[in-house]
Amino acid sequence: MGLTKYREIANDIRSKILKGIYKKNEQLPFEKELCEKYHASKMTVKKALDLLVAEGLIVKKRGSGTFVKDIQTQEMQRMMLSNQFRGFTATYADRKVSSIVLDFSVISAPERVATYLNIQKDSFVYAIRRVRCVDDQPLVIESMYMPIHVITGLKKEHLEASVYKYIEEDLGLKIQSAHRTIRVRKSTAEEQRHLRMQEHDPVAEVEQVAFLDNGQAFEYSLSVHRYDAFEFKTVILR
Amino acid sequence: MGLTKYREIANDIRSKILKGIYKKNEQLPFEKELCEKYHASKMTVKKALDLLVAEGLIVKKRGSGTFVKDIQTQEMQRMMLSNQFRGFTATYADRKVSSIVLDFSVISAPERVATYLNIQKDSFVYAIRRVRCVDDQPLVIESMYMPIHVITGLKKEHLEASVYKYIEEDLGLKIQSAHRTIRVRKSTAEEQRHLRMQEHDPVAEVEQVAFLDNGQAFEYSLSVHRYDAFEFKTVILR
DNA sequence: AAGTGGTCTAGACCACATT
DNA sequence: ATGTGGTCTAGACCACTTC
Repeated sequence: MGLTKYREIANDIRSKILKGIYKKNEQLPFEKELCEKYHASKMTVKKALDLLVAEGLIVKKRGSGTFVKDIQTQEMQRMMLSNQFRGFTATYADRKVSSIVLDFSVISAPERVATYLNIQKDSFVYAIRRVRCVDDQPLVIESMYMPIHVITGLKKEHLEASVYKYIEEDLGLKIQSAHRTIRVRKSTAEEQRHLRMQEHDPVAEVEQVAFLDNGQAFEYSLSVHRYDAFEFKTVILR
Repeated sequence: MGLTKYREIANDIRSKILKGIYKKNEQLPFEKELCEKYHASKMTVKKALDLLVAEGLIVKKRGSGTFVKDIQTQEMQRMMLSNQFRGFTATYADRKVSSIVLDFSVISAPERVATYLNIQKDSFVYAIRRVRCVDDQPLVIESMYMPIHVITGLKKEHLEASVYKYIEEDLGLKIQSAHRTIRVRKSTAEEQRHLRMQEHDPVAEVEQVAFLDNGQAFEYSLSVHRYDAFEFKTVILR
């Protein structure tokens, strides 16, 4: 496999935790033992364990050892997901995901979009507006802008499936990170219609700027979530 | 100073970015040059730069170099804050922070609290309920539970200031991480009263379990935020 | 005192982009 | 072809807990 050694080690230990081979509150083998087991140096093993710390799965106690955190397995699974960059389709991989495309056009970048994407104000961008559904329930209205000179050749069929899949698999680009801001507000009448909500239902608004591994911002999006289907989990360090 | 070398290097480079000595979109010195400048090895410099990547300040391009991300300075400052663990008092360090203590008692841990804190169901915990204000505006209602055998000697005076300050400075404990879940919902009449909100105003609800560096969960809390004063920013990798 | 994880080094080799 | 950042090693020393 093409994975790095420390990722392979992390994956192996993670699956052992999730399978219950390493049980909650139980001590993991010492770093030294893991070094021998995986034929790796201390730095490499430490890097693997640090990934799991960032995911919230384990805790390290200097002078004492490394322990599996005592939270329910289900919690763990969700925790890991939210620290990683995942599109809507990947997040609901085990459910039926569909999209209603409200708008798909090419426009001059509005000021806010141009600013965040770091492109000229009159550059062209794809403007995409979709209602995203899980098991035919509308959960999110997503407005997305991508520069046409970065994400080339986008077609309507990609919108009905997964845009990220097209970017990574067809275009061969690598997504590196995203800056995300979460806000809360009241819903508009139009949102209530699209998401089948009541008049005074609130929404969660997620603003996102996503970057490729070459530093280029390739997406500015604003997603409006039904409040009762929205939950964001994260691990904060230090 | 007691900081590690890689943190010192990260701090130095971060301040140079924030001061504009390294400008946006500009290339940083190569890792090799930074090694010489700071008399450090490659791994140490890399670790420092990786901190800044996680903060969303810079981007590394393999085979090419390291560059300052092109976002406004103000954005940068906020970004850094939300990836770190900060209490309410520290978050609004430049404003007038006050608290109205609604409840301060010792109770048997309710089931949900005991579960998340990983203690016996009938253990005693402090139950704290505070309205937290900035510049005399009520922004958050915080319900907080802490095991009395972990956070010892808590007094009402600490609640009116900063509990985290007491934990870290007076008790000498080290906070390691927190698991945070953000949800959105409608407000109750009581919340509307405390936070001076209108009838149909929504709220952001933040559930948090915080851990010491020895892995002990020391806090379970549920914070209800005025929707118009709530914003959560984060950087998601990969 | 012994043993843990944390940091740091100097150097090796690899993957990737272009000066 | 050269030079970038990414990974990995083997070993050193330090900080902390108690195996």
